[in-house]
Amino acid sequence: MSKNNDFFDQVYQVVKLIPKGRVTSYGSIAQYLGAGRSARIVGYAMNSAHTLADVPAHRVVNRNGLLTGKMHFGTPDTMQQRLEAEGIRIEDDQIQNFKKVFWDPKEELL
DNA sequence: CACTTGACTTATT
DNA sequence: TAATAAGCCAAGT
Repeated sequence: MSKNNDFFDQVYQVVKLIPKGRVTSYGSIAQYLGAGRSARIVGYAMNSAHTLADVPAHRVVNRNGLLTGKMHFGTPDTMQQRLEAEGIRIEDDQIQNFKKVFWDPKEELL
């Protein structure tokens, strides 16, 4: 039997818990899981997660609030459209009011 | 089995 | 303030 709790699976669980209309960053998830600077792995997990409908990968952006992974969706505009559909305002692939919509698992899930 | 690439972040120059 | 280096781990070649 393989590992029941892969790092990827834990990432998925946290991403699933992101409230609608909020976003978080790869690094915050990594730190919440105790991975420290393994933020890249979170991004890589998202790459594998895009096949899972349960994982709202569009709610995960980089620390600048920039939609770095938009190109990995069906179309480069899918991510922005989904975020805007949840009330998040985006301009030039940059989340506006990022500080308010930011959802930090270390603070919220504490 | 070794090297390269990648949805990142922090520190240093 | 901007550019470069390093650290992280997994998957693909």
